[in-house]
Amino acid sequence: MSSSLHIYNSLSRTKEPFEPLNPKLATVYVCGPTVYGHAHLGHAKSYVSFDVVVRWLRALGEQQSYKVRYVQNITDVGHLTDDADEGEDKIQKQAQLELTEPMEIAQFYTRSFYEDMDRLGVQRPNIAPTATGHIPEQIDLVTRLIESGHAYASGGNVYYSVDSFEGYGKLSGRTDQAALQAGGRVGQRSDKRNPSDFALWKKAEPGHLMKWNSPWGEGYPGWHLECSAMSMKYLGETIDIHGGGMENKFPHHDCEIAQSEAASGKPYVRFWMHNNMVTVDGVKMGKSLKNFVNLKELFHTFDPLVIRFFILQSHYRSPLDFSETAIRASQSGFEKLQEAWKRLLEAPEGRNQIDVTPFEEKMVAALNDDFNTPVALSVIFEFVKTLNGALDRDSLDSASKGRALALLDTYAGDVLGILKSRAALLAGESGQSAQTLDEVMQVLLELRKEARAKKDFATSDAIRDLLLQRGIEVKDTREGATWSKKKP
RNA sequence: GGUGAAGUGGCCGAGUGGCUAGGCAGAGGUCUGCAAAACCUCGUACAGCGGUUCGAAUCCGCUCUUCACCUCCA
Repeated sequence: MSSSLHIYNSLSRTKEPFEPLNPKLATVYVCGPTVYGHAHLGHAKSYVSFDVVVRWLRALGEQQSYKVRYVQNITDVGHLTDDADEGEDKIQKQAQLELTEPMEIAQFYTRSFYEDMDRLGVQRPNIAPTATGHIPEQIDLVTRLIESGHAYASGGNVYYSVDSFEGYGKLSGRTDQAALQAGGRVGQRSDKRNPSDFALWKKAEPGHLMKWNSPWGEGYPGWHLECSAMSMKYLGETIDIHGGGMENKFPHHDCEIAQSEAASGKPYVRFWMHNNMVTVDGVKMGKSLKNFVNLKELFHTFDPLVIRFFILQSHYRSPLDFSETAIRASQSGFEKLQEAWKRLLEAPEGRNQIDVTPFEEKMVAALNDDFNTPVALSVIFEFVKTLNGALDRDSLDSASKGRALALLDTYAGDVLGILKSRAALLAGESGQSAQTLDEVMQVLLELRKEARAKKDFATSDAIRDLLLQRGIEVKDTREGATWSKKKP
């Protein structure tokens, strides 16, 4: 396994050693959501995966003295419901359904998105630019492309001329435009020179709500444009990592490459990362299929961190199949980890020693190997087994306990983000009420202890059973009784 | 039709030329007033057919099957 970070680059289709172009700053751009609906499990997989990427880069950056700047856009310009040329503006359509302004829709679902991501423990990007906030930058980019002969205006629209850019389609492998068109799905439009040309600027049809003035008349930007404009603005003309969903390889990312490289004359992205899709009971989850798993609904049944854990149990480049049984299994595993963490936090001083080094080495190797979170998790569980074994015998001496705490805190906590806080472990509530509840519970456990000392098991079992009915589980351990809230 | 990915034990899911993935579920055991937890032991899995090799689930070829993208989608 590699001792330094290697990332699978979708462009070269190999794992390559990673170091930032600028030794002081690693630049990461990830395609953000189009905000016209609540986030679903696919968003969760994507943003949790890239969250771990960024967290691990930050950890490495601390050692190697570079900063990470993470940009994730919010697409709040509608774009279109069917293809790049026809159909309705998605946000406008939703606005009409909800009898409101397009911008109100965008703002509402932006907030909803961050609420869900926060609950999943996804750290906010450093910069979250919106497409509507960067219209001048996008117009400027279009202008540059026209001036350099890569784009042409036609009837109020501006199109990118695919023929003007050698290697168009190199990311997705779709370089043969004639073959593509023979496939018959590329829309034909009279004002395009080549059917594969794509829109940089769209003329606003009558009744279109989101529109801006431009040198080509009233209109709105094409749907690939914002990522190029905003990533170049905030991260420079060549960025280290660009991430997104696999379904965006073509056409979105190929178009981004064509636009950006034609404008700057420099490589646009050094490492392309693409995460794989979520299926539900073996079937693709998609907007058109209406089978997507809404996160807010899922959170009613499962702890958001269980979802996160479930996602990280598979590799980001593998498809993830969601099913009730699969996530239940993850929930049990997740709880086992939290139990061990809680037990370690509360462990009294003992005599056993534990060496965390081999675990840490394996963990680093796994994360360095293209962010292999499933292997990292397996190392955590190996460690948990070792830890529990030591705790079963005679706890840990204080140095070992410190190292064990640091290991879990760093890798399961800071990097993977799947460790509950102490307060959350106790009650899943705010710190103050958790503390109060804990104090009350200590009284009950003391009474129960007295009953057990008198061999009054009827009373002790009654206390335990009655608490369990209220979702509180009591366990007797060699160090005394502990309690925790149980999911229904 | 074109471009890719993949088929692993009951389920999920890593790995990859010889050395334990891991989680869940299941069986037996230790501990315990009981329960729970934890720990120990138990599965001899890699779609099929050929080939390369001392040795292949891992490399090559063929076959079958599944999935994604080519249309908005993370």
